[in-house]
Amino acid sequence: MYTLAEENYLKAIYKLSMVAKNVSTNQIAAELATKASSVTDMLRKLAEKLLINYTRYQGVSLTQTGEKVAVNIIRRHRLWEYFLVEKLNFKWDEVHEMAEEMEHISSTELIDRLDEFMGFPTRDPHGDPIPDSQGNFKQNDLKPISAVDINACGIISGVRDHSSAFLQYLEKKQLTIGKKITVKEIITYDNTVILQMDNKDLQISRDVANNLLIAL
Amino acid sequence: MYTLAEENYLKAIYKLSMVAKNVSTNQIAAELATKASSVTDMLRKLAEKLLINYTRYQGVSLTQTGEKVAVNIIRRHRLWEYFLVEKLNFKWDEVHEMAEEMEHISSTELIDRLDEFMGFPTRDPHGDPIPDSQGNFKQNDLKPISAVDINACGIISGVRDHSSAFLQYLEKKQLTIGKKITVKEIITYDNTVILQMDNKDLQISRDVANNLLIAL
DNA sequence: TTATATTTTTAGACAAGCCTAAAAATTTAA
DNA sequence: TTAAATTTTTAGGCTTGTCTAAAAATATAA
Repeated sequence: MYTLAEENYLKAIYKLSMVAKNVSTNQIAAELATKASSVTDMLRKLAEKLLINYTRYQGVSLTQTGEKVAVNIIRRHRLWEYFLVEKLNFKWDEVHEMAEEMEHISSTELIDRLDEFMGFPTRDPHGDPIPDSQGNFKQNDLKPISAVDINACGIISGVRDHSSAFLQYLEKKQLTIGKKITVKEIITYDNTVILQMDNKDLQISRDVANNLLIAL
Repeated sequence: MYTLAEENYLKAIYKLSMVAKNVSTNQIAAELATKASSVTDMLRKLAEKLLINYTRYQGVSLTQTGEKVAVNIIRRHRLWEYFLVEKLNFKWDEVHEMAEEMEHISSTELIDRLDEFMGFPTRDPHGDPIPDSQGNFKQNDLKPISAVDINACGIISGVRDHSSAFLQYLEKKQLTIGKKITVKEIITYDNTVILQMDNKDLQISRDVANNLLIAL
Protein backbone atom coordinates (compact mmCIF):
# COMPACT_ATOMS: atom_id res chain seq x y z
CA MET A 1 0.00 0.00 0.00
CA TYR A 2 2.64 2.51 1.08
CA THR A 3 6.39 2.33 0.59
CA LEU A 4 8.80 1.89 3.46
CA ALA A 5 9.95 5.49 3.09
CA GLU A 6 6.41 6.84 3.03
CA GLU A 7 5.51 4.93 6.19
CA ASN A 8 8.58 6.22 7.98
CA TYR A 9 7.79 9.82 7.02
CA LEU A 10 4.20 9.50 8.22
CA LYS A 11 5.34 8.00 11.50
CA ALA A 12 7.89 10.78 12.01
CA ILE A 13 5.34 13.50 11.23
CA TYR A 14 2.87 11.89 13.61
CA LYS A 15 5.44 11.76 16.39
CA LEU A 16 6.49 15.38 15.87
CA SER A 17 2.83 16.48 15.73
CA MET A 18 2.45 15.43 19.39
CA VAL A 19 4.60 18.39 20.35
CA ALA A 20 3.57 21.05 17.84
CA LYS A 21 0.58 21.10 15.48
CA ASN A 22 2.63 22.10 12.44
CA VAL A 23 5.82 20.23 11.72
CA SER A 24 8.77 21.82 9.93
CA THR A 25 10.92 20.34 7.20
CA ASN A 26 14.04 20.54 9.36
CA GLN A 27 12.37 18.74 12.25
CA ILE A 28 11.46 15.86 9.97
CA ALA A 29 14.95 15.80 8.50
CA ALA A 30 16.43 15.57 12.00
CA GLU A 31 13.99 12.86 13.08
CA LEU A 32 14.76 10.71 10.04
CA ALA A 33 18.48 11.55 9.89
CA THR A 34 18.14 12.79 6.35
CA LYS A 35 18.50 16.11 4.51
CA ALA A 36 15.94 18.89 4.29
CA SER A 37 15.96 18.70 0.50
CA SER A 38 15.04 15.02 0.61
CA VAL A 39 12.22 15.85 2.97
CA THR A 40 10.84 18.50 0.63
CA ASP A 41 10.78 15.94 -2.19
CA MET A 42 8.85 13.46 -0.11
CA LEU A 43 6.44 16.05 1.26
CA ARG A 44 5.37 16.86 -2.28
CA LYS A 45 4.63 13.20 -2.89
CA LEU A 46 2.73 12.71 0.36
CA ALA A 47 0.67 15.83 -0.30
CA GLU A 48 -0.09 14.52 -3.80
CA LYS A 49 -1.44 11.34 -2.20
CA LEU A 50 -3.53 13.39 0.23
CA LEU A 51 -1.71 12.04 3.29
CA ILE A 52 -0.51 15.44 4.51
CA ASN A 53 -1.50 19.10 4.32
CA TYR A 54 1.42 20.96 2.86
CA THR A 55 2.03 24.50 1.67
CA ARG A 56 5.54 25.55 0.72
CA TYR A 57 7.48 27.09 3.61
CA GLN A 58 4.53 26.55 5.96
CA GLY A 59 5.27 23.14 7.47
CA VAL A 60 2.95 20.14 7.39
CA SER A 61 0.22 18.30 9.28
CA LEU A 62 -1.33 14.89 8.68
CA THR A 63 -4.70 14.57 6.96
CA GLN A 64 -7.23 12.22 8.51
CA THR A 65 -6.08 9.49 6.16
CA GLY A 66 -2.44 10.18 6.96
CA GLU A 67 -3.11 10.01 10.67
CA LYS A 68 -4.97 6.74 10.29
CA VAL A 69 -2.02 5.23 8.46
CA ALA A 70 0.41 6.55 11.08
CA VAL A 71 -1.61 5.19 13.99
CA ASN A 72 -1.74 1.83 12.28
CA ILE A 73 2.05 1.74 11.98
CA ILE A 74 2.31 2.60 15.66
CA ARG A 75 -0.14 -0.18 16.50
CA ARG A 76 1.98 -2.65 14.58
CA HIS A 77 5.19 -1.42 16.17
CA ARG A 78 3.89 -1.66 19.70
CA LEU A 79 2.24 -5.05 19.27
CA TRP A 80 5.47 -6.50 17.90
CA GLU A 81 7.40 -4.98 20.80
CA TYR A 82 4.99 -6.60 23.20
CA PHE A 83 5.38 -9.91 21.39
CA LEU A 84 9.18 -9.74 21.49
CA VAL A 85 9.25 -9.04 25.22
CA GLU A 86 6.37 -11.19 26.45
CA LYS A 87 6.67 -14.18 24.14
CA LEU A 88 10.30 -14.24 23.02
CA ASN A 89 11.74 -12.95 26.30
CA PHE A 90 13.71 -10.04 24.91
CA LYS A 91 14.55 -7.21 27.29
CA TRP A 92 12.78 -3.86 26.87
CA ASP A 93 15.95 -2.23 25.63
CA GLU A 94 16.49 -4.80 22.85
CA VAL A 95 13.27 -4.62 20.87
CA HIS A 96 13.08 -1.21 19.25
CA GLU A 97 15.20 -1.92 16.17
CA MET A 98 13.49 -5.22 15.45
CA ALA A 99 10.03 -3.70 15.79
CA GLU A 100 11.15 -0.92 13.45
CA GLU A 101 11.43 -3.57 10.73
CA MET A 102 8.41 -5.62 11.73
CA GLU A 103 6.04 -2.65 11.78
CA HIS A 104 6.15 -2.60 7.98
CA ILE A 105 4.66 -6.08 7.53
CA SER A 106 1.42 -5.11 5.88
CA SER A 107 -1.25 -7.71 6.67
CA THR A 108 -4.01 -6.32 8.88
CA GLU A 109 -5.34 -9.80 9.53
CA LEU A 110 -1.92 -10.81 10.83
CA ILE A 111 -1.79 -7.94 13.28
CA ASP A 112 -5.32 -8.54 14.51
CA ARG A 113 -4.55 -12.22 15.13
CA LEU A 114 -1.32 -11.34 16.88
CA ASP A 115 -3.26 -8.91 19.06
CA GLU A 116 -5.74 -11.65 19.94
CA PHE A 117 -2.96 -14.21 20.52
CA MET A 118 -1.46 -11.95 23.16
CA GLY A 119 -4.79 -11.15 24.82
CA PHE A 120 -5.29 -7.61 23.48
CA PRO A 121 -2.57 -5.86 25.46
CA THR A 122 -3.13 -2.12 26.04
CA ARG A 123 0.46 -1.02 26.66
CA ASP A 124 3.78 -1.93 25.11
CA PRO A 125 6.87 -2.76 27.22
CA HIS A 126 7.76 0.94 27.53
CA GLY A 127 4.32 1.88 28.81
CA ASP A 128 3.08 3.36 25.53
CA PRO A 129 -0.59 2.69 24.74
CA ILE A 130 -1.38 0.25 21.90
CA PRO A 131 -4.13 1.43 19.51
CA ASP A 132 -6.90 -1.13 19.00
CA SER A 133 -7.88 -2.47 15.59
CA GLN A 134 -10.06 0.60 15.01
CA GLY A 135 -7.15 2.90 15.76
CA ASN A 136 -8.61 4.02 19.09
CA PHE A 137 -6.39 4.54 22.10
CA LYS A 138 -6.13 7.06 24.87
CA GLN A 139 -2.92 9.04 25.06
CA ASN A 140 -0.99 8.53 28.23
CA ASP A 141 -1.72 11.23 30.79
CA LEU A 142 1.78 11.18 32.18
CA LYS A 143 4.20 13.79 33.42
CA PRO A 144 7.98 13.82 33.29
CA ILE A 145 9.37 13.61 36.82
CA SER A 146 11.04 16.96 36.22
CA ALA A 147 7.59 18.59 36.05
CA VAL A 148 5.89 17.37 39.23
CA ASP A 149 5.70 19.04 42.62
CA ILE A 150 7.88 18.23 45.60
CA ASN A 151 6.45 15.34 47.64
CA ALA A 152 4.40 14.18 44.67
CA CYS A 153 4.05 10.44 44.60
CA GLY A 154 3.30 8.26 41.58
CA ILE A 155 3.92 5.15 39.49
CA ILE A 156 6.61 4.98 36.82
CA SER A 157 4.54 4.50 33.67
CA GLY A 158 6.49 5.48 30.61
CA VAL A 159 9.61 6.91 28.97
CA ARG A 160 10.23 9.63 26.45
CA ASP A 161 13.58 8.32 25.28
CA HIS A 162 13.49 4.78 23.87
CA SER A 163 17.25 4.40 23.36
CA SER A 164 18.83 1.27 24.79
CA ALA A 165 21.36 3.40 26.66
CA PHE A 166 18.58 5.10 28.60
CA LEU A 167 16.54 1.95 29.14
CA GLN A 168 19.57 0.02 30.33
CA TYR A 169 20.35 2.78 32.81
CA LEU A 170 16.80 2.65 34.18
CA GLU A 171 17.00 -1.11 34.42
CA LYS A 172 20.23 -0.89 36.41
CA LYS A 173 18.68 1.61 38.81
CA GLN A 174 15.51 -0.52 39.00
CA LEU A 175 13.52 2.45 37.73
CA THR A 176 11.13 0.22 35.77
CA ILE A 177 7.48 0.47 34.74
CA GLY A 178 5.16 -0.03 37.71
CA LYS A 179 7.55 1.11 40.44
CA LYS A 180 6.18 3.56 43.01
CA ILE A 181 8.28 6.65 43.68
CA THR A 182 8.11 9.89 45.63
CA VAL A 183 9.83 13.09 44.52
CA LYS A 184 11.64 14.32 47.60
CA GLU A 185 13.69 17.24 46.35
CA ILE A 186 14.69 19.10 43.22
CA ILE A 187 18.06 20.84 43.45
CA THR A 188 17.45 24.26 41.93
CA TYR A 189 21.04 24.72 40.79
CA ASP A 190 21.07 21.91 38.17
CA ASN A 191 17.61 20.36 38.50
CA THR A 192 18.95 17.12 39.88
CA VAL A 193 16.06 15.17 41.44
CA ILE A 194 16.13 13.16 44.65
CA LEU A 195 13.59 10.32 44.64
CA GLN A 196 12.45 7.87 47.22
CA MET A 197 11.80 4.33 46.01
CA ASP A 198 11.54 1.12 48.05
CA ASN A 199 12.36 3.23 51.12
CA LYS A 200 15.72 4.23 49.65
CA ASP A 201 16.85 7.58 48.31
CA LEU A 202 17.95 7.81 44.69
CA GLN A 203 19.44 10.70 42.77
CA ILE A 204 18.75 11.26 39.06
CA SER A 205 19.94 13.96 36.67
CA ARG A 206 17.76 16.59 35.00
CA ASP A 207 17.98 14.66 31.72
CA VAL A 208 16.79 11.43 33.28
CA ALA A 209 13.98 13.25 35.15
CA ASN A 210 12.92 14.78 31.84
CA ASN A 211 12.61 11.44 30.09
CA LEU A 212 10.99 9.37 32.80
CA LEU A 213 7.20 9.64 33.03
CA ILE A 214 4.97 8.98 36.01
CA ALA A 215 1.23 8.65 36.58
CA LEU A 216 0.23 10.60 39.65
CA MET B 1 23.03 -6.94 5.00
CA TYR B 2 21.36 -7.74 1.66
CA THR B 3 18.63 -5.81 -0.11
CA LEU B 4 15.12 -7.17 -0.56
CA ALA B 5 15.77 -7.71 -4.27
CA GLU B 6 19.06 -9.51 -3.66
CA GLU B 7 17.42 -11.84 -1.16
CA ASN B 8 14.63 -12.65 -3.56
CA TYR B 9 17.06 -13.43 -6.36
CA LEU B 10 19.12 -15.72 -4.12
CA LYS B 11 16.01 -17.53 -2.98
CA ALA B 12 14.82 -17.99 -6.57
CA ILE B 13 18.20 -19.28 -7.71
CA TYR B 14 18.31 -21.67 -4.78
CA LYS B 15 14.86 -23.01 -5.58
CA LEU B 16 15.65 -23.47 -9.26
CA SER B 17 18.96 -25.15 -8.38
CA MET B 18 17.04 -28.01 -6.80
CA VAL B 19 15.96 -29.09 -10.26
CA ALA B 20 19.03 -28.32 -12.38
CA LYS B 21 22.57 -27.48 -11.25
CA ASN B 22 22.88 -24.47 -13.54
CA VAL B 23 20.08 -21.95 -13.63
CA SER B 24 19.28 -19.86 -16.72
CA THR B 25 18.47 -16.18 -16.91
CA ASN B 26 15.03 -16.89 -18.34
CA GLN B 27 14.19 -19.34 -15.57
CA ILE B 28 14.98 -16.72 -12.96
CA ALA B 29 12.99 -14.10 -14.86
CA ALA B 30 9.97 -16.42 -14.93
CA GLU B 31 10.31 -17.31 -11.24
CA LEU B 32 10.45 -13.64 -10.20
CA ALA B 33 7.97 -12.39 -12.79
CA THR B 34 10.48 -9.94 -14.17
CA LYS B 35 12.37 -9.45 -17.45
CA ALA B 36 15.53 -11.25 -18.55
CA SER B 37 17.38 -7.96 -18.93
CA SER B 38 16.66 -7.08 -15.30
CA VAL B 39 17.95 -10.48 -14.28
CA THR B 40 21.21 -10.00 -16.18
CA ASP B 41 21.75 -6.69 -14.37
CA MET B 42 21.24 -8.29 -10.98
CA LEU B 43 23.37 -11.32 -11.81
CA ARG B 44 26.32 -9.03 -12.45
CA LYS B 45 25.85 -7.46 -9.03
CA LEU B 46 25.47 -10.77 -7.21
CA ALA B 47 28.57 -12.14 -8.94
CA GLU B 48 30.45 -8.99 -7.93
CA LYS B 49 29.50 -9.72 -4.32
CA LEU B 50 30.66 -13.34 -4.69
CA LEU B 51 27.19 -14.73 -4.02
CA ILE B 52 26.88 -16.54 -7.37
CA ASN B 53 29.14 -18.08 -10.02
CA TYR B 54 28.29 -16.40 -13.27
CA THR B 55 29.76 -16.41 -16.78
CA ARG B 56 27.90 -14.64 -19.55
CA TYR B 57 25.49 -16.91 -21.42
CA GLN B 58 26.37 -19.87 -19.19
CA GLY B 59 23.76 -19.64 -16.44
CA VAL B 60 24.49 -19.35 -12.72
CA SER B 61 24.96 -21.33 -9.52
CA LEU B 62 25.18 -20.17 -5.92
CA THR B 63 28.56 -19.90 -4.19
CA GLN B 64 28.87 -21.35 -0.70
CA THR B 65 28.14 -17.92 0.74
CA GLY B 66 25.18 -17.45 -1.56
CA GLU B 67 23.76 -20.80 -0.58
CA LYS B 68 24.18 -20.01 3.10
CA VAL B 69 22.24 -16.77 2.66
CA ALA B 70 19.51 -18.54 0.67
CA VAL B 71 19.10 -21.31 3.24
CA ASN B 72 18.81 -18.69 5.96
CA ILE B 73 15.99 -16.95 4.09
CA ILE B 74 14.25 -20.29 3.72
CA ARG B 75 14.69 -20.95 7.45
CA ARG B 76 13.07 -17.61 8.23
CA HIS B 77 10.25 -18.18 5.78
CA ARG B 78 9.38 -21.62 7.12
CA LEU B 79 9.60 -20.67 10.78
CA TRP B 80 7.25 -17.75 10.22
CA GLU B 81 4.85 -20.04 8.33
CA TYR B 82 4.91 -22.43 11.25
CA PHE B 83 4.26 -19.55 13.64
CA LEU B 84 1.33 -18.27 11.60
CA VAL B 85 -0.35 -21.66 11.47
CA GLU B 86 0.48 -23.04 14.92
CA LYS B 87 0.27 -19.87 17.01
CA LEU B 88 -2.02 -17.54 15.09
CA ASN B 89 -4.30 -20.26 13.69
CA PHE B 90 -4.03 -19.36 10.05
CA LYS B 91 -4.78 -22.09 7.52
CA TRP B 92 -1.95 -23.59 5.49
CA ASP B 93 -3.16 -21.91 2.34
CA GLU B 94 -3.17 -18.43 3.88
CA VAL B 95 0.40 -18.00 5.08
CA HIS B 96 2.65 -17.90 2.06
CA GLU B 97 2.29 -14.22 1.18
CA MET B 98 2.74 -13.05 4.76
CA ALA B 99 5.82 -15.22 5.25
CA GLU B 100 7.18 -13.79 2.01
CA GLU B 101 7.33 -10.41 3.75
CA MET B 102 8.41 -11.69 7.15
CA GLU B 103 11.35 -13.69 5.81
CA HIS B 104 13.19 -10.42 5.21
CA ILE B 105 13.27 -9.36 8.86
CA SER B 106 16.98 -9.52 9.45
CA SER B 107 17.67 -10.28 13.12
CA THR B 108 19.22 -13.71 13.62
CA GLU B 109 18.61 -13.52 17.35
CA LEU B 110 14.91 -12.97 16.66
CA ILE B 111 14.66 -16.05 14.47
CA ASP B 112 16.56 -18.22 16.93
CA ARG B 113 14.26 -17.14 19.75
CA LEU B 114 11.20 -17.72 17.61
CA ASP B 115 12.53 -21.20 16.81
CA GLU B 116 12.98 -21.91 20.52
CA PHE B 117 9.56 -20.44 21.38
CA MET B 118 7.92 -22.92 19.05
CA GLY B 119 9.97 -25.90 20.27
CA PHE B 120 12.38 -26.17 17.32
CA PRO B 121 9.93 -27.48 14.71
CA THR B 122 11.48 -29.52 11.88
CA ARG B 123 8.81 -29.09 9.24
CA ASP B 124 6.65 -26.20 8.13
CA PRO B 125 2.87 -26.52 7.57
CA HIS B 126 3.42 -27.77 4.01
CA GLY B 127 5.81 -30.50 5.10
CA ASP B 128 8.98 -28.69 4.01
CA PRO B 129 11.97 -29.17 6.33
CA ILE B 130 13.09 -26.20 8.44
CA PRO B 131 16.88 -25.60 8.48
CA ASP B 132 18.33 -25.30 11.99
CA SER B 133 20.31 -22.28 13.17
CA GLN B 134 23.45 -23.72 11.57
CA GLY B 135 21.66 -24.08 8.24
CA ASN B 136 21.54 -27.88 8.46
CA PHE B 137 18.50 -29.78 7.29
CA LYS B 138 17.86 -32.94 5.37
CA GLN B 139 16.03 -32.61 2.11
CA ASN B 140 12.72 -34.39 1.99
CA ASP B 141 13.05 -37.83 0.41
CA LEU B 142 9.60 -37.70 -1.11
CA LYS B 143 8.07 -38.78 -4.39
CA PRO B 144 5.21 -37.24 -6.33
CA ILE B 145 2.28 -39.66 -6.35
CA SER B 146 2.54 -39.73 -10.13
CA ALA B 147 5.92 -41.44 -9.81
CA VAL B 148 5.22 -44.36 -7.48
CA ASP B 149 4.31 -47.95 -8.33
CA ILE B 150 0.83 -49.40 -8.31
CA ASN B 151 -0.16 -50.64 -4.85
CA ALA B 152 2.49 -48.44 -3.24
CA CYS B 153 1.39 -47.18 0.12
CA GLY B 154 2.67 -44.07 1.92
CA ILE B 155 2.04 -40.97 3.97
CA ILE B 156 1.22 -37.61 2.41
CA SER B 157 4.22 -35.52 3.43
CA GLY B 158 4.60 -32.51 1.18
CA VAL B 159 3.52 -30.47 -1.82
CA ARG B 160 5.33 -29.07 -4.82
CA ASP B 161 2.81 -26.33 -5.53
CA HIS B 162 2.26 -23.88 -2.66
CA SER B 163 -0.54 -21.88 -4.29
CA SER B 164 -3.67 -21.38 -2.21
CA ALA B 165 -5.78 -22.79 -5.03
CA PHE B 166 -3.95 -26.12 -4.83
CA LEU B 167 -3.83 -26.21 -1.02
CA GLN B 168 -7.51 -25.40 -0.75
CA TYR B 169 -8.31 -28.21 -3.15
CA LEU B 170 -6.29 -30.68 -1.06
CA GLU B 171 -7.98 -29.46 2.09
CA LYS B 172 -11.40 -30.03 0.56
CA LYS B 173 -10.47 -33.57 -0.46
CA GLN B 174 -8.89 -34.15 2.97
CA LEU B 175 -5.57 -34.86 1.25
CA THR B 176 -3.58 -33.31 4.08
CA ILE B 177 -0.11 -33.88 5.56
CA GLY B 178 0.02 -37.12 7.56
CA LYS B 179 -2.77 -38.96 5.77
CA LYS B 180 -2.05 -42.56 4.72
CA ILE B 181 -2.87 -43.44 1.12
CA THR B 182 -2.49 -46.35 -1.31
CA VAL B 183 -2.09 -45.90 -5.05
CA LYS B 184 -4.57 -48.30 -6.59
CA GLU B 185 -4.46 -47.52 -10.28
CA ILE B 186 -2.99 -45.13 -12.81
CA ILE B 187 -5.09 -44.69 -15.94
CA THR B 188 -2.57 -44.84 -18.77
CA TYR B 189 -4.64 -42.66 -21.12
CA ASP B 190 -4.41 -39.40 -19.11
CA ASN B 191 -2.45 -40.42 -16.00
CA THR B 192 -5.39 -39.95 -13.70
CA VAL B 193 -4.63 -41.67 -10.38
CA ILE B 194 -7.04 -43.67 -8.23
CA LEU B 195 -6.11 -43.58 -4.55
CA GLN B 196 -7.45 -45.35 -1.54
CA MET B 197 -7.65 -43.28 1.65
CA ASP B 198 -9.67 -43.97 4.82
CA ASN B 199 -11.06 -47.04 3.03
CA LYS B 200 -12.55 -44.92 0.30
CA ASP B 201 -11.52 -44.54 -3.32
CA LEU B 202 -10.49 -41.11 -4.57
CA GLN B 203 -9.62 -39.94 -8.06
CA ILE B 204 -7.02 -37.23 -8.71
CA SER B 205 -5.74 -35.71 -11.93
CA ARG B 206 -2.24 -36.04 -13.33
CA ASP B 207 -1.49 -32.44 -12.25
CA VAL B 208 -2.54 -33.07 -8.67
CA ALA B 209 -0.60 -36.36 -8.56
CA ASN B 210 2.45 -34.50 -9.81
CA ASN B 211 2.32 -31.92 -7.05
CA LEU B 212 1.45 -34.11 -4.09
CA LEU B 213 4.40 -35.82 -2.40
CA ILE B 214 4.39 -38.97 -0.30
CA ALA B 215 6.91 -40.74 1.93
CA LEU B 216 6.89 -44.45 1.20
C1' DT C 1 26.84 -26.39 -42.45
C1' DT C 2 24.18 -22.80 -43.06
C1' DA C 3 19.78 -20.52 -41.85
C1' DT C 4 16.46 -19.78 -38.32
C1' DA C 5 14.89 -19.50 -33.78
C1' DT C 6 15.79 -18.77 -29.10
C1' DT C 7 18.24 -16.98 -25.29
C1' DT C 8 20.99 -13.63 -23.26
C1' DT C 9 23.19 -9.34 -23.04
C1' DT C 10 23.75 -4.41 -23.99
C1' DA C 11 22.16 0.27 -24.52
C1' DG C 12 19.45 3.72 -23.05
C1' DA C 13 15.59 5.32 -20.20
C1' DC C 14 12.69 5.86 -16.04
C1' DA C 15 10.84 6.11 -10.97
C1' DA C 16 11.98 6.24 -6.12
C1' DG C 17 14.64 8.12 -2.79
C1' DC C 18 18.56 10.10 -1.58
C1' DC C 19 22.48 13.74 -2.02
C1' DT C 20 25.11 18.68 -2.59
C1' DA C 21 25.10 23.37 -3.90
C1' DA C 22 22.70 27.39 -4.91
C1' DA C 23 18.54 30.28 -4.89
C1' DA C 24 14.41 31.93 -2.68
C1' DA C 25 11.52 32.75 1.21
C1' DT C 26 10.99 33.64 5.92
C1' DT C 27 12.46 34.95 10.44
C1' DT C 28 15.36 37.48 13.61
C1' DA C 29 18.08 41.25 14.99
C1' DA C 30 20.06 45.74 14.56
C1' DT D 1 12.68 48.72 8.39
C1' DT D 2 16.47 47.13 6.58
C1' DA D 3 20.34 43.69 7.00
C1' DA D 4 21.78 39.25 8.44
C1' DA D 5 20.81 34.64 9.64
C1' DT D 6 18.07 30.72 9.12
C1' DT D 7 14.96 27.73 6.85
C1' DT D 8 13.12 25.79 2.87
C1' DT D 9 12.97 24.90 -1.86
C1' DT D 10 14.92 24.16 -6.45
C1' DA D 11 18.23 22.36 -9.69
C1' DG D 12 20.94 18.84 -11.03
C1' DG D 13 22.99 14.38 -10.05
C1' DC D 14 23.61 9.56 -8.14
C1' DT D 15 22.20 4.55 -7.05
C1' DT D 16 19.01 0.73 -7.11
C1' DG D 17 16.09 -1.88 -9.60
C1' DT D 18 13.17 -1.94 -13.20
C1' DC D 19 11.78 -1.58 -18.31
C1' DT D 20 11.86 -1.79 -23.89
C1' DA D 21 14.28 -2.34 -28.04
C1' DA D 22 18.15 -3.84 -30.41
C1' DA D 23 22.40 -6.51 -30.80
C1' DA D 24 25.08 -10.59 -29.88
C1' DA D 25 25.64 -15.31 -28.68
C1' DT D 26 23.98 -19.85 -28.57
C1' DA D 27 21.01 -23.67 -29.89
C1' DT D 28 18.15 -26.00 -33.33
C1' DA D 29 16.74 -27.54 -37.78
C1' DA D 30 16.95 -28.00 -42.69
